[in-house]
Amino acid sequence: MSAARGRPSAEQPTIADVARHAGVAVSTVSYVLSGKRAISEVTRNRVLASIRLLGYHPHAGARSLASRRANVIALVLPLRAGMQVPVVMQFAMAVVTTARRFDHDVLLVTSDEGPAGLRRVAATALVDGVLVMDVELDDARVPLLRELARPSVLIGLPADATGLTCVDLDFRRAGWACVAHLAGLGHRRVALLGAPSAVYDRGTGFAHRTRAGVVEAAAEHGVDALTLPCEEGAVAVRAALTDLLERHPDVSALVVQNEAAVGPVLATLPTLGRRVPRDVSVVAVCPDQFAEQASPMLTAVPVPAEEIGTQAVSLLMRKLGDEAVPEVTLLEPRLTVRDSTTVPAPAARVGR
Amino acid sequence: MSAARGRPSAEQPTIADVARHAGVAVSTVSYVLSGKRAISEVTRNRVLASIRLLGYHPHAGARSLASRRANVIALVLPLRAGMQVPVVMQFAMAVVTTARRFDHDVLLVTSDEGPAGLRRVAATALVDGVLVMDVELDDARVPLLRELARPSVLIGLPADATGLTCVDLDFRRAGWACVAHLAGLGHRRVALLGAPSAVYDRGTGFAHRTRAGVVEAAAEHGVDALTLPCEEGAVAVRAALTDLLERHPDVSALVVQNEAAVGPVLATLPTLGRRVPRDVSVVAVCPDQFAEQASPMLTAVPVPAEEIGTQAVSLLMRKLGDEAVPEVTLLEPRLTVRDSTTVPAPAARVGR
DNA sequence: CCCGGTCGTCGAAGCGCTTCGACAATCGGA
DNA sequence: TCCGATTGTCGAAGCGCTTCGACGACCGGG
Repeated sequence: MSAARGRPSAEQPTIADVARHAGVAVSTVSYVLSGKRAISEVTRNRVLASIRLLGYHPHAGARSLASRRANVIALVLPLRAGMQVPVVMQFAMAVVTTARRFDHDVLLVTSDEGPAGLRRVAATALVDGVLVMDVELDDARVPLLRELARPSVLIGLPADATGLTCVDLDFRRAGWACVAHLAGLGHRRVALLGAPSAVYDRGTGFAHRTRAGVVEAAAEHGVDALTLPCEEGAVAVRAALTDLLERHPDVSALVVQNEAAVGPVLATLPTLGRRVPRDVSVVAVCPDQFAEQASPMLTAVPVPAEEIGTQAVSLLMRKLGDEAVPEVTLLEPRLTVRDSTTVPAPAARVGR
Repeated sequence: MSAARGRPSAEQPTIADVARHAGVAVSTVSYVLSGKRAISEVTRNRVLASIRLLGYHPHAGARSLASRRANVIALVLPLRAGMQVPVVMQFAMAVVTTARRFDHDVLLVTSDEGPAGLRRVAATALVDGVLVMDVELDDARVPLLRELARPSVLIGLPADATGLTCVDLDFRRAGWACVAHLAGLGHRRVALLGAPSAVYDRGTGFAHRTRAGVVEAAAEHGVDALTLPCEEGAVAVRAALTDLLERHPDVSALVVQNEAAVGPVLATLPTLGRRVPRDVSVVAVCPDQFAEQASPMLTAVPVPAEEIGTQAVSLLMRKLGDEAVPEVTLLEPRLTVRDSTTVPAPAARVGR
């Protein structure tokens, strides 16, 4: 038997080693660790001392086998490089950090494994629950998530959210808020420079919802709103912008949703003879960090990646604890006014 | 006992269920799955059929307990948002994809857990091996990695690599190549717009090595090289650049290492009366994607994040298989010439 | 025709942990 | 003073898998 074959160590110590060293039963050590039964102060301390002394760490596999809990969650990320990278990163960061606070680890799964990846990690009990980012309106994984034995939380909003748990920024109101703000400054004609058209085609919720919000607010405020997709890359942005302003020279305000486009937009406008904010006001939907590093600093509705991540993990933990949670959690957008929209619209200044 | 308590399923089927269904021993099923012993064609097929029919997936925890292999590797990422985000992302992507090819999953660990995080995942046998990114010259985790029971691979080069396994781009030669290229175009005074100074202070290898390569090549080619750190954000870049060109108007070429600075640099130069590449040539050390989306398209030495990731995983897998691997693997930089350095240096054109 | 080897399969012994039921000891209330 | 709770601890039964040794069946060579 194992106690007989040579030195007890060089190998990692097991719970049995700890029990022996502390002069208690294995189960007692387990209860000290889990706190699931009362243990006297003195015993607890003796056990803890042994644990520290031996450098004991419970074996994750054994634990997961016996307790049917792996203490790991899966995070499914869209790792097609390029799209909204910083937001994804911030989000992942928040997820890992929050998960650790709940004593869980995070398994990274890429979107391109598709439903199969989900099934695999769930069915092998590698993870206790799943966080899925970058959910599309009509996502192939959604039906799977519904029938999966393990709880899940989605970042983003599929077309039908019944039976699911979703968290996201309220992009509709974000779009709405941008236009409302611009309308308040007297702009009568605004344009939404949206996500790349592939993103709309893919049926990505946030892009559609933002656009809807923009259109809605425009109607409500009697503003004219153009919406157009916007590809990535300085050249593409410049082209789109030049074309837009030639066709519609009276556009006096832009809502930029594509964070990759923010820099190029600000770089291009002056070369087209429009200064920001004097001639054209700009509002962005992008991380605060971007907005603050831009020049001029941008009025923006930040995507609260961190808060979304934290919320998502918290919700998942509650589901793991069999609590009921709301199906949809939409975070309120907050518009922060900065230098790019500090003056009224040109038209509003005409009379002066 | 478990077979007696109600239906055999609703729960995930176990290997015992498969064995029963196929009319073989549990061990036979195991051997079919692992291929570690010969199994007759007919038996194998019968077992595989049962597996498919029952929807069996082996329990990861049980497997890891019995086999002492979790089939998971840890990926330690610097998730302090901001720094080189796209590269990190690309890298993570490649790691996950490659790991999957070796039938492994990836556990995401953040740098800010420090050595404790490493110790935890290694000691609990959550992972079989560790990939550490963003290694600093004098990294606190390095000694730990040396004594850890599990194999590891570092992305980046610490001051002392003995006893470790490291993969990285050869940044020294990358810096060297940039300057050599510029020298070849006749530039006599170049400047390296490096990483933020915090990165140098932290002792991050790649920044120091690039700088060293730049200095070296400059000396070798009789070129004057200024090197200065460069903070993030359009404003900071503009300030640094303006200052630089005022102080040293004869600088005719820039090497930009900070990928976040690439956009702002290109946006700023024209406003300072310097056109690219006519007045100032620009070479970047940044992902190809960035270089191609810039305007003008940038001559660049790409950071081959994908290749590094793939290599790192492959090396780790070989170590897991007890193969010996080289301590240091430096990838050869490849400089791609694009529009930002197509003409000779202004000085070299003087005579015309 | 016999014997040493393969081949294919089985049974059983763990792997290291959690958790349940049992039980002695102690406590407080009537 | 006695009894039912409560508290603290223990032993043992798994959790689902891998792996080792055993063993019958079958093979080919001398």
